[in-house]
Amino acid sequence: MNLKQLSETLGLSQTTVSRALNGYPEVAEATRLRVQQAARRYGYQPNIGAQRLARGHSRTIGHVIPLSTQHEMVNPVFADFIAGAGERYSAAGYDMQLTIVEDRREEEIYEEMKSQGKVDGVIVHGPLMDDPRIPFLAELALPFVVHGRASDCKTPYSWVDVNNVRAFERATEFLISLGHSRIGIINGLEHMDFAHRRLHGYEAAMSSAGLTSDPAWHYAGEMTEINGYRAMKDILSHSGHPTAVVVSSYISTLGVRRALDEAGLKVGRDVSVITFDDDLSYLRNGEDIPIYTAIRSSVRQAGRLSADMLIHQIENPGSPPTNHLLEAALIVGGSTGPAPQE
Amino acid sequence: MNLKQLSETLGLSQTTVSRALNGYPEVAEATRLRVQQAARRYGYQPNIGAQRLARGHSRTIGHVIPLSTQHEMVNPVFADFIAGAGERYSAAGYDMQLTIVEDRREEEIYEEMKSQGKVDGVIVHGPLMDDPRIPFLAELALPFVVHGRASDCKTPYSWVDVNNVRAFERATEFLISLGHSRIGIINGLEHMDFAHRRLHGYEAAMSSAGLTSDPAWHYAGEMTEINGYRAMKDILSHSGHPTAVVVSSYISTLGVRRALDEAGLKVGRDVSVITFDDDLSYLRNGEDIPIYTAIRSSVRQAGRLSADMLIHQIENPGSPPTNHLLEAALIVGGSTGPAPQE
DNA sequence: CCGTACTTTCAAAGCGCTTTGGGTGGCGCA
DNA sequence: TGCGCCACCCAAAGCGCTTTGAAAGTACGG
Repeated sequence: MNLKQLSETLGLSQTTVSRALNGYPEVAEATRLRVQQAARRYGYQPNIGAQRLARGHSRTIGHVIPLSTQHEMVNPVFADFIAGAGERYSAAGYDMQLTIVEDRREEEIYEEMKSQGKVDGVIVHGPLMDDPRIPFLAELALPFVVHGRASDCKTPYSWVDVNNVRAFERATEFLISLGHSRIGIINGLEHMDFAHRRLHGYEAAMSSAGLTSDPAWHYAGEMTEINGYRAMKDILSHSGHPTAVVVSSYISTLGVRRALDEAGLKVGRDVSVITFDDDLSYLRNGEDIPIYTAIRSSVRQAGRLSADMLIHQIENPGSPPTNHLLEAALIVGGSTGPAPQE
Repeated sequence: MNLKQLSETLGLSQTTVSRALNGYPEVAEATRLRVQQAARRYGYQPNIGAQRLARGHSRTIGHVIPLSTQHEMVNPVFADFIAGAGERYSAAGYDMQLTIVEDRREEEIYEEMKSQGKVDGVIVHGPLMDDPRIPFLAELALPFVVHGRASDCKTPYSWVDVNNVRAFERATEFLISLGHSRIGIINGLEHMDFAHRRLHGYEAAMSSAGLTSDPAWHYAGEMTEINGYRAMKDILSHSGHPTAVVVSSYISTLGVRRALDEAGLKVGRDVSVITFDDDLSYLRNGEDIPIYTAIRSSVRQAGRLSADMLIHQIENPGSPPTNHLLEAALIVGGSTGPAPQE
């Protein structure tokens, strides 16, 4: 059933039917009711494609996931972010379009999206320190919200981010307060903006406590289980190794635990661990009692916020960029304890 | 730049330009070349929406992810599946649309997709034993491919699945060959089809070896880390507990390990563990030496296959349903060993 | 040189919707 | 009675593309 058929069976023009259905005022209430009932009865659904063409916007939001050819990892955090955002898209009547693309083709894809009117806006994932996508999108005038930030980027833009500096500062401070002085950090890839900020927070806490941080205790790499394992193993291999580590990802922490187990060290007694916890649905950090002491911020919540912001931006063109800084909660679990006596 | 403008600058009709660009034969080669060059120079991109409207199909494939309100978990496997499928969609010029929806509204969404022509086909995720979506979609005549199977479903349909029965049979046989006789299973939710098949494979191996399986050694639940932990802990709480377990998910296995560590039991010595390994990019099961003995089948590969099949089905309407049964590899790692002497 | 058969190009009619720019007809008011 | 003003509804244009049906141009055999 399409508009034409519906309007014919009703004995009305397409105009009137369209208006009645879309809530325009220039139609009598009685007529509107009649139209709405008929639409329901015949199961009329407007053809989205035609609507888009006529209205000039797509009611679709794009997520482009770059897949680098070197380390073709899909960020596990992604699923939950999408779940959060998708919830809001559905509620607001937007569709979500996902594009998996080699990272070097990402800009090309944005251009295509814009020129073809495929999407009304996009979410940018995993920003780098000086991410070229941001000025590019700003230039394109395609509405976007960044999940994360790009420190070196001058153009103003909208973002949703966790206060990574503060989170890692607090985590490190907490370890220091427990008496630890040799503290390591197992971080994400160093050109990623969040990793940079986290390192910064960690270093700030160390230096303001008068502690020095040995580069041998730092690790930066993709946040996989294996890398967590390797990093921890490597850190342990040096004499006078740290008695505590802060870890950028729950997944890496799983590897960290494995390395510690293997070395016969007990988490929380021999080595304290604080992990960043994105609160993933399939990797909950315990229930009432957290397994790991963690700095927690729900990535699903970030997804919801990003979606809301982007939708607002799309529906209010010309509104200035907004942003949202989420504070991570420091939750104490079983993976931290006083620094062991030498 | 749109078709009209392009055709005007070229001094040709829209018809000719359209045909030249879409590879129709009724246009002189010289003209085609000229058109193609101009299109490239001016960066002409056809408006997808208009194209869809005119052609009557959307070149979009839908994935609808049901999010049950009880346990609102996003399947972690999903990200990698999507990555595999997305790769193929991009290559074939299809878009991927994701919809997050409360599970009870799923059919409504399919109906909408069909009647509005939003998508040309869909992938069905996480089929149940007798999944109502399958007859529903068949009835709707919306092309679809199921990732997994629905045992109790009579309607023929296309699917891509792992040979779950065989995989768990082999895993169990392997444990038996190592001398284990008390073997547990930590499985997914029992109404999920894959869980049912896996249980079946496990039981087949047990009974054909003349072993009995105590229901106290069985667990069925969502495949989270916590549940793996709980299940293992529970299994260990009974006297005469198993000396080996097969686990349906790598994520649950992480919890299993934690429970074993906590109980002071060593994986591969005190308790042998075989896990199903979806070969997730962020949770690789070791590198050259696998951490866990596992039955492995790449979910990303399944994504690729499903996408290919669906695209084929869309482009060759009326072709009979096809399917693809993947055999999981049994790879031996460090988590299995001979049954401990009593 | 004409008729036939291609080849190449075009104008115009959709696809299903929104939206502009009128038309009615009824009412109040002078 | 005549005028203006609403409230309500409509026809038609347009969104940017594809595709049908026809026309113009070209080639070739008779």
